[in-house]
Amino acid sequence: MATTTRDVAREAGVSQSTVSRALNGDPRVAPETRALIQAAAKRLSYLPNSAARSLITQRTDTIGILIGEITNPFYPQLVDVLHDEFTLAGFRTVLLNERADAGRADELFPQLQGRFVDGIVIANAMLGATFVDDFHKQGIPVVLLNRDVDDAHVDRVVSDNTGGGEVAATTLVELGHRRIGLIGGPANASTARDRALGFERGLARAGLEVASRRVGEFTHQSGYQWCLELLREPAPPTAIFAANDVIAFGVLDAAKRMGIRVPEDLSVIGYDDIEMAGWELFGLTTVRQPLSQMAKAAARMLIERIEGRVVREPARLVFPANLMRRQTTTYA
Amino acid sequence: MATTTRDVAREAGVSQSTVSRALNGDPRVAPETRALIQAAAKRLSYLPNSAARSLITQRTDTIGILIGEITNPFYPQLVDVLHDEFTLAGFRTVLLNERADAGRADELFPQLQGRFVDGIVIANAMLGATFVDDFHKQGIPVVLLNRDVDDAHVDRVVSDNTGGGEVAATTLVELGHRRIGLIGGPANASTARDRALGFERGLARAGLEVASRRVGEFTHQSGYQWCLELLREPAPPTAIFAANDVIAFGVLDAAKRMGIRVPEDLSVIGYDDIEMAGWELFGLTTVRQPLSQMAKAAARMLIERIEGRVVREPARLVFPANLMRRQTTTYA
DNA sequence: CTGTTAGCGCTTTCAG
DNA sequence: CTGAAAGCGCTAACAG
Repeated sequence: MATTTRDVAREAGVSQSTVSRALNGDPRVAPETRALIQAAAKRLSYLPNSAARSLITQRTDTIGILIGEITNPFYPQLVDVLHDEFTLAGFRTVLLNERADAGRADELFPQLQGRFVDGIVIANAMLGATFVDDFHKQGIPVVLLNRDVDDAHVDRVVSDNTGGGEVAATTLVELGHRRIGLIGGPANASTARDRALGFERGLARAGLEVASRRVGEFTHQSGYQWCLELLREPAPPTAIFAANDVIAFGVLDAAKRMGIRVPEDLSVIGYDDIEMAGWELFGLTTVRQPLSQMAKAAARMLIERIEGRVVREPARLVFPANLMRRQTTTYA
Repeated sequence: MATTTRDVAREAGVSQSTVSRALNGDPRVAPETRALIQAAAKRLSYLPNSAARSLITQRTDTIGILIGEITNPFYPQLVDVLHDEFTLAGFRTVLLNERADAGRADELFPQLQGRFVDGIVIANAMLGATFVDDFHKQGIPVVLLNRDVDDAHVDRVVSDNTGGGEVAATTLVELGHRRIGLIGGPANASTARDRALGFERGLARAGLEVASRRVGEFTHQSGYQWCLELLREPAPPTAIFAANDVIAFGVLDAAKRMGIRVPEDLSVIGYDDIEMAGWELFGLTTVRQPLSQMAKAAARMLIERIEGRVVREPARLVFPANLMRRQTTTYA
């Protein structure tokens, strides 16, 4: 069914290796021979077998991207940039949509192992996940994006999550809020941990503590359900900091459901500044991470590693996080 | 760097082929030998090279999924289901995020060609795209999901787009609307074409025509900009049908921007019923496609083809589209 | 400039 | 039950 270089060679009346050379743009091939071969290849609609090629070249020209839930709009935005950057550099992109908990390594491994990819971007590593180093040991370059893992000797790109959390706290305090709630992300996500940490530190500087706190997934549903709970407390918070924008959307929805006005009765701050945060209906005040820049930086670090242009210690790139003020925050 | 079956063989004191058999669960291998080999493999942290394996087995255990813009939440929802279904069947999943216009075949091909994948789900084919049949000719099974292409001899899964468009029209007419606008999708998307067609037919049955129409991408921005235009007309529509939910979100945003109340001053109907449509802040009335069922059906059809269990004529599966009534529609 | 030759790492006969 | 040997389709020396 599939045609090979042999078939093309026979058709063009040359040797198999000449076909390979001609099709790969080897300058030594005579122009007429090349034309002959290209014509033959076209006639037989030849296409190179990628397995055979990578077997010998030891490269797959493929990058793996590990994300948590593709359904969370945060990831598609990241993937979009990564994809463009890798395509530009001649790599194709494989998306793996898995929850990368510590224990899942065995299930995850076979997917990417066996040199199926030349490098991996991990955007969903959980604290304590050991598989990151495993890749590294296999000699497969890895970069962590938007996540940190203790003791992994790989490149990583993050934003200043503690700083971002602090800014959120300071902002709310300055607006006069005193009863402030926190809806955090999964305990084993470094981002969730650091944002909460910074937030607490910011409140502490004003002599405050988190009035009510809940922890859940980075989902709309989590934000929705926990917010309903907070708002039903005897002394509900006048402001809520959500660990990411999608949680914040859930918070806004819960408030609307309860007939509580934002920002008049409740101020809300999210984190990430995904595109939707700027939509008119949300107008979400949020802590902005420079997503595109971060993704680009991650892609470039990985490509450098793959091409072996650099031999350096693992780096940790930290991008600043700034408050993006919109319509969901106001004076207490 | 990478260990091979040879290394394991040497370590275990057996032949290379026995290692292969043992690791692939060949029942003929003696239990003790197998244990020996497994231990050796573990010690050397051996992992099978996927290129070498597919070269000989002629399979990659990989499925390609072709989508338009991953940033459009419609796709992630589809991908999520597809991914689960394929994983269950033992396939890994490669996501290709490309605009699949007719002319782009050459750029797109090398990505998936060369038997890099065992089968392909195409969820973004544009009318007139010839590459669909090209895959088919290469002997690579293909299924079209949510898209139709004329004269392609492949399986396809769609919803009743004309029927859905008609339902939207009938609903608005019955609510008493007479000046009704349409914000459509790209002209070369079969879904956009069919939904508009059905919508017109529905209006025609009530002796009406589309009062104002605009056409654009399946994006928030398109909905936003065109809606601003429609609302600034001398006699703006009292209802708008958007070709998909994301466009409809743009419409809602534009209305809010203009201080126009939904549904009191403007009724809005979308299409797809993606998860966000049900969020409190949107409460979007929309035409529901059974996305999960459609994705599952597509996955199963493709798997059947790949495993060669069926040899049948290309089928066209049509799922019903129903109105999901929420808060963005009311009487004129 | 082109043909011959040797593998890449694996699965799969074919012997024994 | 295990080893030897062939070969998947390609690239990359090595000759000429």
